Amino acid sequence: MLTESNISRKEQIERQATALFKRKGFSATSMRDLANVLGIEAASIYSHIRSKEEILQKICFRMAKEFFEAINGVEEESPTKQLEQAIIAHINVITNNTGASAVFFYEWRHLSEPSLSEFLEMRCEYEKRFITIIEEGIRSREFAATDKKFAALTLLSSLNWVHHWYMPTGKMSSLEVGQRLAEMLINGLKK
Amino acid sequence: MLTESNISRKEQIERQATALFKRKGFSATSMRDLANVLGIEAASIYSHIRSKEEILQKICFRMAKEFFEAINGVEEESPTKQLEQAIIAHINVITNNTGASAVFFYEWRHLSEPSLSEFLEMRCEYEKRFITIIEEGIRSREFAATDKKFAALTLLSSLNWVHHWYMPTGKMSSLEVGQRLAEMLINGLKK
DNA sequence: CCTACCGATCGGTAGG
DNA sequence: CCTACCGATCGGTAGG
Repeated sequence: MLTESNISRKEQIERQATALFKRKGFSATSMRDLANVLGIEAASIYSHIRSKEEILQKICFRMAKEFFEAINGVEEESPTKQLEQAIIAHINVITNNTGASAVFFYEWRHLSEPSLSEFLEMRCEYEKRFITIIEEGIRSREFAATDKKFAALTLLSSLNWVHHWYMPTGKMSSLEVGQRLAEMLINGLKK
Repeated sequence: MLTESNISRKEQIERQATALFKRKGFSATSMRDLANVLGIEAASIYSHIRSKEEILQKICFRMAKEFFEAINGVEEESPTKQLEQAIIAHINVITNNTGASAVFFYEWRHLSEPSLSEFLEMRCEYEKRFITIIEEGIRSREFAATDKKFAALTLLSSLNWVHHWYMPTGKMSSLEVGQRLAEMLINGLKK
């Protein structure tokens, strides 16, 4: 049974850091802030982690992995169905990790090299998955001819806003959010 | 003739600060960074401004004003035409202020009270303009029945990504970007 | 616009 | 996990 009391201190540090990084930003979060939330002294944190940036790295790379695993689960079907699945999968990662995905989207820039380059390469690779689906949809004439990169990044941009408001206790399930977004982006607002 | 040499030092400070806030974030930008870019000492900046946060306030509230002026220019027409105009107007503000709009979108949270509340109220008011247009479109049956707030915020989220890549020297004009986004969001990806 | 400087806070280490 | 502490840097002021 996984309860609050038996998760490791290291995991507690990462969870609380995630919440603080989302709320205040990486730079504006001090190790004293983090220690305060954990109820220990700032210096004690360093028994469990090497540096502040190490926490950021862990969060960013774990999320990258989650996004890849999600999109790798998309089955070979028509581009429209694939895109719908990819959107739902992407939203599922966000809704299951609203804090960590916020950090993933906005705080990655505080990574230093070589992590920064590695991160950006992964993100680019992930974006390509969406670009490819749209490309195939244009080729099969399911999607209107358009700039595939422009379309893919616009689409992702609208998906990535979900972490701002989604609450697991809210009235919409993760799947419903994904389905609505897929509907809106594929069919447009017009009737 | 407006050249680099005759704009006021105060304006130079705000412009360079905008660029730094966009690139590094407000918290990670120090007054020494800013002074370094300006070629003066950090202490000298305070002859022209009161505090670091004052610069942030100026940027955020100036942009809010620009967005409102833009959307106030939207003429009374069909909801579809209104939305198209509103999108183009919104994109025009972003493309004319890629730095300041990035600060407006991401750095506002470092404002302190009462500026913070005032800012959020303005932003909420602005979002309502889009919600209202969509509401009218649903009522007139031009748009599919959907959650109007969900639709409006998803739409804005995709528009607000443009500042990341737009360059005035690029191949697409601001108007073209706005038109493409309006087309994609109103008609969807599907053919 | 500069020099000189302030108290506060930063990320992090030593040693137990 | 704590106490004690490090050098560096922070936003900002005084006085010229």
